[in-house]
Amino acid sequence: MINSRIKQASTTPSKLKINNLAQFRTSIFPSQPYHSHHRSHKPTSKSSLERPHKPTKNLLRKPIPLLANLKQIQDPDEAISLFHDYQQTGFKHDYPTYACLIYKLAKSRDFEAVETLLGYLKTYYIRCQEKVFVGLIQHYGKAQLVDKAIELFHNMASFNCTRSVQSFNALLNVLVDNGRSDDANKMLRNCSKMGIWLNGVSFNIIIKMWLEKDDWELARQVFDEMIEREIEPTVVTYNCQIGFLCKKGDVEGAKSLFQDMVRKGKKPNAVSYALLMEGLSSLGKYKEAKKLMFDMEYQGCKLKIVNYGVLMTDLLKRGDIGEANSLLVEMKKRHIKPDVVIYNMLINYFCKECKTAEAYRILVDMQIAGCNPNATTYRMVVDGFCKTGEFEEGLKVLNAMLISGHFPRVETVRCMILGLLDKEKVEDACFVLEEMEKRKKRFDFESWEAIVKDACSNSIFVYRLVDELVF
DNA sequence: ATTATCAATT
Repeated sequence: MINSRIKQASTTPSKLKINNLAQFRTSIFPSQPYHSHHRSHKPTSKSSLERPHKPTKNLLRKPIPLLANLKQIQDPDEAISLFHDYQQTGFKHDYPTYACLIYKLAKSRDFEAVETLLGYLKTYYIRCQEKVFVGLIQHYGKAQLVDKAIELFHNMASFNCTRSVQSFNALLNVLVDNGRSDDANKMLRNCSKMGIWLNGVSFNIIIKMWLEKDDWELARQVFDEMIEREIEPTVVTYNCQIGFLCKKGDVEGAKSLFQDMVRKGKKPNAVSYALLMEGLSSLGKYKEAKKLMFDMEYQGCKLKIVNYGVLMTDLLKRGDIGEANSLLVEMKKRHIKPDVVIYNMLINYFCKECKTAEAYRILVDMQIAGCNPNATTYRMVVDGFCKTGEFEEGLKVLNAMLISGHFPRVETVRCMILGLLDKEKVEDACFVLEEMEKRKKRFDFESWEAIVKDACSNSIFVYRLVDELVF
């Protein structure tokens, strides 16, 4: 009985690209078991399953469909297997195909596969645009693989690609964002040796570096040097400094810098206003912040959701849910659609307050409004349910999360399994375990220890565990 | 044809 249920779950395709709301609804409503809907979607969905897995002669003559296909595929493993299928028939991939696949793999942080592809580029003498390297350096940086980023930057020449200030800036930014300012400074000292001329963006990154080190004086010196070298400061240059002063509580200083910018003929953007608004609300001046938002429109600056986001953050931080609701109403009146971030703020608030029903309602509402939840959204709701001990409800959301291609954190899964076992929902616990195994999301030793310890009181689960461990 | 600034999380 248990096995058949698990079998059914494990044979369902893990990554179907189907309408989010539809899948969410079928998976969430208790009238239907959470994994019974896959099959019914199979024939209708325009999913990756309909793609030919074996190359046909027809496809070989037309290289465009491969790229189009590749762009549609979400699962990087699938994308790489399609790539190989073509290659095996003697098809020679070109630069756009490589670029597309490299971006896809880097985004899913499969850097091993990225390196394999880079190797192909070298062996087949395919010239690559600098853009690809810039993208890769950034992805390495986000994954905190700073040394990988440095290595790639130094190896660019071996790919027959000349380095420009673009890739230089990309690496410089990675170094600064990862607290490697010594390396950043070393790079700056060597820039002329590399034939790199610093541009405005380079200076913006350097200013950010000093501000992150809390050194206002040095940041100002760089700003002065910028003007000396006749490199025009941009809105971003000013925004960096405005943001710094606001975070220090010096909104007056920020305001005068803002005026300075206007005097120099630089038009403030929505971010400039958002920063000032944030500064004001952190000083408890919500009304002034809101007034500034209207001033901004009067000055002809286009309002962005960030500006509402700043106000919403402040209201929810103070727990003023009534005012938060009227802000939502106001947005609706003005036909400004809340985005994922706004919904996430609300969900975060309700989860922190242990009001899971409300959080869940937002999760449903946002999808009805046509806004797709992201990994953060799902994580917060699932964690919220775990916190309140509503593991069955959490499981339904977890399932919806997995179907839409997002992953929970290991701690969440661990908490979920323990909670389900505690409620003697062995089948459900097995289901979660199985799903994680399928996605190669393995537990660390500590989590296993906790689960095994708990499972010892549960003989059926022990069998499954042994099965999993031997595997 | 875009690298830098931006409200939610980790």
